[in-house]
Amino acid sequence: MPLGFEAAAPDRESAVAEDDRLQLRLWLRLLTCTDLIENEVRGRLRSEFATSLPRFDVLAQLERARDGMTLSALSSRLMVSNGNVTGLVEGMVRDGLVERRANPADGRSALISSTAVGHALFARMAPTHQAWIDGLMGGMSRAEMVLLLELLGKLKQSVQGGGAWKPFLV
Amino acid sequence: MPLGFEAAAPDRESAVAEDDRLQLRLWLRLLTCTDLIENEVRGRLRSEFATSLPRFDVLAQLERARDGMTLSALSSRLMVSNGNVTGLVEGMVRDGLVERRANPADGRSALISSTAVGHALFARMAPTHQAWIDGLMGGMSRAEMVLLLELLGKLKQSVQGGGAWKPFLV
DNA sequence: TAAATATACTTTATATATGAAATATATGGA
DNA sequence: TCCATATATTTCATATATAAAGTATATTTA
Repeated sequence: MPLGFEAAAPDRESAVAEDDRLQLRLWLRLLTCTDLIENEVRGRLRSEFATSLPRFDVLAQLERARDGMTLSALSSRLMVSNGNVTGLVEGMVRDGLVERRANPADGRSALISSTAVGHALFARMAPTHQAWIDGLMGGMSRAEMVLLLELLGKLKQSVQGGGAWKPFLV
Repeated sequence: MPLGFEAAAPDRESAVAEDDRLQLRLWLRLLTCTDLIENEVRGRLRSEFATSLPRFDVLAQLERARDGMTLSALSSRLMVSNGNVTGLVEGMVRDGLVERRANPADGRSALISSTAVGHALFARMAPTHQAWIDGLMGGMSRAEMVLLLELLGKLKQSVQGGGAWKPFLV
């Protein structure tokens, strides 16, 4: 995908007819929104900070855990596989953004934390990143955002199994 | 990530304090919902149909364009890069799911369409996939889903540049 | 305590993704 | 017509992702 984006390009939703199931349309629109924002942020992180979205995500997580975080905790929070985090952190260690040390409490695990360089990079990126998100959501009112946040909370609960019923046929 | 999921594992949102910006919380929650559903669907496609989410997406798009689709159209609809679609389609051609033929109207492009095998696979997957989505959203009322769909529509418009204002500082 | 199991992580093989450069064909003026 | 530019796609190098199997340390339990 070129960095410049096709403003109103047809997306996955276009393939779903009006009479199709509400749930499916909802899922596709959710996916579209996420992809749009993700692609936008990814491109800007690259062009303005020469870094990637996964790396930004790792730094963001580590920011709130100054005493370090295990790889498992990272993989669980980022919702990606263990192997992925291994490689991601490996590259970031190589580039001096994070460091790993032994976990005194558990010989199996390592603790990952940001280096000074990593902290500094995140400190530069965070406000800009936030401004990007603010901008992308600039067309919504505060009330709409609050409501959307709430409804997504319900969806999250539903997906995580708190949902009222499980379908008979899975 | 193991196929079995950690029911209430802390996610990216956990790292955002109460007092943080609404927009950021909204974005992280949106991302969480998408990741949860995506990971769930990906795992089930693999275990029940021995295929992947990107391949399912390609077949779904081609389903509505029986006379074929260019690679550009595919990449635009799936919101991924051109190079990605080249490789994806290449593998699907190799496995007999889709076929490519010359575009009589334009010598630069090729037209991709599902083979009989591809159609048959999609026909088997589609209703099950829909049931999965229905199930994952089982905790939401119809009214909530309608409202959520609407609000996501506003978000989509906002992100696509229809938003009321662009931030001063980008 | 010894054996069974669980947890943390890495490794391997492979698929999926990107951005940038290259190739080839179309299209629109001068 | 010729040239500049646009479009469609591939290729390349590399990053990111998965699942599954392997290794090592902890924990449970018999």
